[in-house]
Amino acid sequence: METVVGIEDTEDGKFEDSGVDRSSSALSSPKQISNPIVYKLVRVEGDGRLVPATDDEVMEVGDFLECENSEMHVVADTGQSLECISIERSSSGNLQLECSEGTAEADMGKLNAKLQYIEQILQKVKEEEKQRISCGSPVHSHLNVDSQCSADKFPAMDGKVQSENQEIPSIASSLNYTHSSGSIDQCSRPSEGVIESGSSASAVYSNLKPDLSMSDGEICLDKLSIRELHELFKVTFGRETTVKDKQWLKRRIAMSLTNSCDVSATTFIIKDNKIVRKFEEDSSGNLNAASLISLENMTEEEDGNFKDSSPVKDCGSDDNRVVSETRLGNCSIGYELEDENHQTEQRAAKRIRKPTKRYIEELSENESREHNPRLLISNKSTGHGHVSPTSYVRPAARNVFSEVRIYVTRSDYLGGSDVQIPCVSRVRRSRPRKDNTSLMKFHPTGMSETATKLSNKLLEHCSDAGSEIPDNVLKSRMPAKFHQPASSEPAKEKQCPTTGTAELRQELRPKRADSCSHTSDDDIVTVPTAKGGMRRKHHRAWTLIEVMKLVEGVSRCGAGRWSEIKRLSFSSYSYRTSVDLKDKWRNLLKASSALTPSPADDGMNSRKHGTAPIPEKILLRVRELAEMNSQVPPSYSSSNLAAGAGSVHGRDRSGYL
DNA sequence: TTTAGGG
DNA sequence: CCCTAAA
Repeated sequence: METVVGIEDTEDGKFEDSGVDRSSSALSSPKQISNPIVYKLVRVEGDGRLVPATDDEVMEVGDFLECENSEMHVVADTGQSLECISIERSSSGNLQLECSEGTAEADMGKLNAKLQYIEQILQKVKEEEKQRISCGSPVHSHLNVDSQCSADKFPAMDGKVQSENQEIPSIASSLNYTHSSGSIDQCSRPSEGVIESGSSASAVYSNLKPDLSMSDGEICLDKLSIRELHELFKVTFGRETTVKDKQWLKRRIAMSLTNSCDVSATTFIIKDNKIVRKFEEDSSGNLNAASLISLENMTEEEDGNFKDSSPVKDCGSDDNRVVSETRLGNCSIGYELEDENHQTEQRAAKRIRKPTKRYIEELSENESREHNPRLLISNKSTGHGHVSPTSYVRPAARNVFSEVRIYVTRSDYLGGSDVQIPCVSRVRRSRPRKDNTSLMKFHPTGMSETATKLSNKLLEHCSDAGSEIPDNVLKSRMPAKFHQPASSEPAKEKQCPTTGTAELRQELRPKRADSCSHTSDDDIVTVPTAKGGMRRKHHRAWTLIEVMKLVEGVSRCGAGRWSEIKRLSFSSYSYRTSVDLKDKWRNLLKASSALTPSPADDGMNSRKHGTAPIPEKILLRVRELAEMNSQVPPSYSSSNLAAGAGSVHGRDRSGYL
């Protein structure tokens, strides 16, 4: 029962959050975890209040939801969220996310309906849980449940995620986020809750989605040959076994997996250690998880992926999988693992991983720009753990990026330890970019939570911003620049909310496919200053997108109105100050004037320098704008500019749009 | 605080 | 990019 309570809280908290989010419509609501509502159907009022639902309402909701599901399917999120929810109540958080993000503007009605629905499910689950708990469920059932959960969720999720990523970046990101959070939640959840929920979930779930295959997990184990089981055993326990009893092996492995999962949930580390033994410590929790998973499933694909790209992973599916696996463990936990030893050992072993700059960068990068279709590129996963004091942190917000997945974080209540370990796998697309070292520091404090909550969009944008932030902070100059863009909520990175999304999406950063090779640090250079301090100079190459935006901004606002342009077109880029815009423009002018003569050369100029080539079109446009500006006196430029811009605009557009 | 310019 | 003067 105790556990139950805990669960409730969590869920409730989430719920509440969701309610709040909706009402406020703010993606980035800080954490408002607060009073738990009890498991009961509740209605969410427009203002976000929760009101006890009547039976009638419930019924209605049910119908409503079903309908919605069908609709949502396409969207994908719903399905997932629902699943999650059904499986675990914790998933409510997911729902919330979806609602706010995916359905962004969905009617309150829908949202409410969803919530209600969720609540319903929760209630059921809860009841079941209680029953189950009282009765005590066989181990074996645990397994089943686990497997179910993972199996059910993931496959679907993966597919969805991927497809979405490709097609709808923003949504995809949100989905990922959602998924991750969901999975995480599950993982972290207390075993009992999970178990129960699992069973209940299956029931509910079945209604929602027909396809539940039972006990995947079990099947998996069953399918394995003794030899495989041995292998698994070895991996799991770090020692060989000669036992030939398949049943025993399965059981044993199942249990261990559970443990590891738990551990993972609580602390990735443990798991890592186990696995790590082999790998030494991989930087990626994912990997570990992956390895486990792969072993478990013995799926070739997965294995291949993991191994191949240890650092780099393809997003979605793998991640999901991993998560699922992890989750499994958690689910099954109820068992006390045979060994406390393990735990202890694990604990001892647990260490905190520091996020890599790269990791951070990736996060940031993914977020905004990268909705690109290229899912695969590479993704890295890294885990770091921090202890988060109170809350379970939602998934690390940062991690979520379209392609990236977060595994992570969340504290477990199980042991009473609340260590959260975020593991993230991220796909890195393009630029390596700057240092985010400092980021980590931020994370724990404010970011993580806020970030989590932030909508995908936010995340995306933020990530950039976030990456930037650290630098700024370090520099100490950050204040001004940094704040500009965004609004600000508690967390620093909220800039993105408004404008960013659309714009960001547009950008795909065609340019820099550069690699990670020198990545992170290169950007920053310390320069001695007269003042006595060393100043960090950091260089952020302009992407084509940015340039285009700049040009567009100039055409729209006129050259010289940098702050305006900054606001309009670069709100999502925390770096890029108005001064930067100005400087860039100056450079563009120079380039354009130089370029003039031979079209043949086109935009090669910059290339020489190694910078991204600027398409001639853009330069031409720049020139036009420049001309216009010169022709039109600044004095009444505003009106004129507009006109001029328009004309130019047309031309330009034809050119590169 | 924002622009414009120089470095 | 950074820094600073000027507005």
